[in-house]
Amino acid sequence: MSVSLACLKELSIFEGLPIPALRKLAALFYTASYADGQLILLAGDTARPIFFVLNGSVRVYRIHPTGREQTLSRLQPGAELNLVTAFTPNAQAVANVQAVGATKLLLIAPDDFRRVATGSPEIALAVMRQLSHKLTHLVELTYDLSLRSVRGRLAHFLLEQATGESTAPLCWTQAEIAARIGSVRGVVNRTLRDFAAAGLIKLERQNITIKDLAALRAESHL
Amino acid sequence: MSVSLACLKELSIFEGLPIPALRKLAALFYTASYADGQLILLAGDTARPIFFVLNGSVRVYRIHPTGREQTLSRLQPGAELNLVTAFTPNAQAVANVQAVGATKLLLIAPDDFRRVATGSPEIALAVMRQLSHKLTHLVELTYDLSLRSVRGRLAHFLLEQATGESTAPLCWTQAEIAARIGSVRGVVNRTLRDFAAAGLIKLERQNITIKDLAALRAESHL
DNA sequence: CCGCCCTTGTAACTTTTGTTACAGACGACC
DNA sequence: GGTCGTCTGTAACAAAAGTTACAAGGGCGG
Repeated sequence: MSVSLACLKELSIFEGLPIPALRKLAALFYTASYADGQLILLAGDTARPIFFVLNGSVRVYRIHPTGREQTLSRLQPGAELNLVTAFTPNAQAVANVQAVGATKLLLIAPDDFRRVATGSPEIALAVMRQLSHKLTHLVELTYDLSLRSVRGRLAHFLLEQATGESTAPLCWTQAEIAARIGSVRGVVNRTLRDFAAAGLIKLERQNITIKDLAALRAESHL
Repeated sequence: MSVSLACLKELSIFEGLPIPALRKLAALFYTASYADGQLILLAGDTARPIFFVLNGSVRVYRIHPTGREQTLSRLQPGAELNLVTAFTPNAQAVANVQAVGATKLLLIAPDDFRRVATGSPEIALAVMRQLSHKLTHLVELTYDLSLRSVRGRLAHFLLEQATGESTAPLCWTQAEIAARIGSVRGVVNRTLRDFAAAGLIKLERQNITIKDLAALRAESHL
């Protein structure tokens, strides 16, 4: 049931750990593979493992009875998820998680992970860093949802994508964007065409280019 | 500059710690008092301390250029705030914090706190628990803001207050409720009167009583 | 007791957001 | 090359949320 050392080295959370420590860790992990779109975790689940993304990626989201969804984050290799269950007595998963593309994960039992995390100051610190990071990310999301208009959020989203980095220049469908910014497809489309009509962006199938950065930035504050 | 042992014992995060450990800790803390409404922390601040609420309470919120605010949480004695700055390199505070009533806080330098947290597995665990707890709270808030209507959020808020516990039965102004649920005073008032007209609640000055729990619960899902 | 300020009640109106429904476009697969 | 499914463009419409402005109500200090 154990896992190769090489896998663990992929995970930023364990980086800098001495080999013997890693070896002990490896015995606690196992792996699982998921197909595109497959459900990994359901909000409310109890006693599920902690996951680490090895390759592929996952989408973390909440869903409303009416079917509308809000994407909380998109996690890339190295990221962990369901961390909170390690630190909350009889914890429930807080969100749904779904594979995006073929995805391989490392799993570890919550109790084991808690022991690992408290057993080493380095790992403990890394965990606290991760949690803090997610916390600030969620506070930003809250700000977006509560204090920015849909228009503002969309502008902000476009800027993030552009400046962010080189990860696949916008391979989002409009429905995905909508779930990300907390709106619906129709509105995203309408607003995108607004932006295009005003010359802020150029709108092509599967590809958006920013034409007027300053104006977009202004929009993003509303 | 040190602080009495009694103070530290108030903080749940340190509970169960042996006296000598507490004594060492006490040397790192200092205190500060704030008047009602006084600003404690501003989003974007760097190199500010970690705070613990000794008595009184504080409001954590974000604010938009237009003046509209979103309350993220209300913290009672025992809670800590600005924890993320201890674990993020040159971190900025993620939100504003304001005293609600006369309030006394314990402060500690981020570096000191990081050492404390990594120096003891018990404290590390407590910190991870706190961070996890805030995380789940924020995920819930996100769900509210993104997937529930204002009406639904208000209903949900009323239920939380009622079932929650005995903390001062609803001493919120409508403006405060609005900031909490991510709306504005006018809408909160309108919706409250809707609920009252439909017999779901009884609406008195500074006091709301729930008349029809089931119906409110139904509303809270929309 | 008066006046002031904070809170609440109320209504008309505007803007934003969401809904529905359908047509065209593109790509993948047989 | 035809067919299907997914993604996008489009418009009319409906509902939700926000805005403005003003009139009461109540509490508190002078």
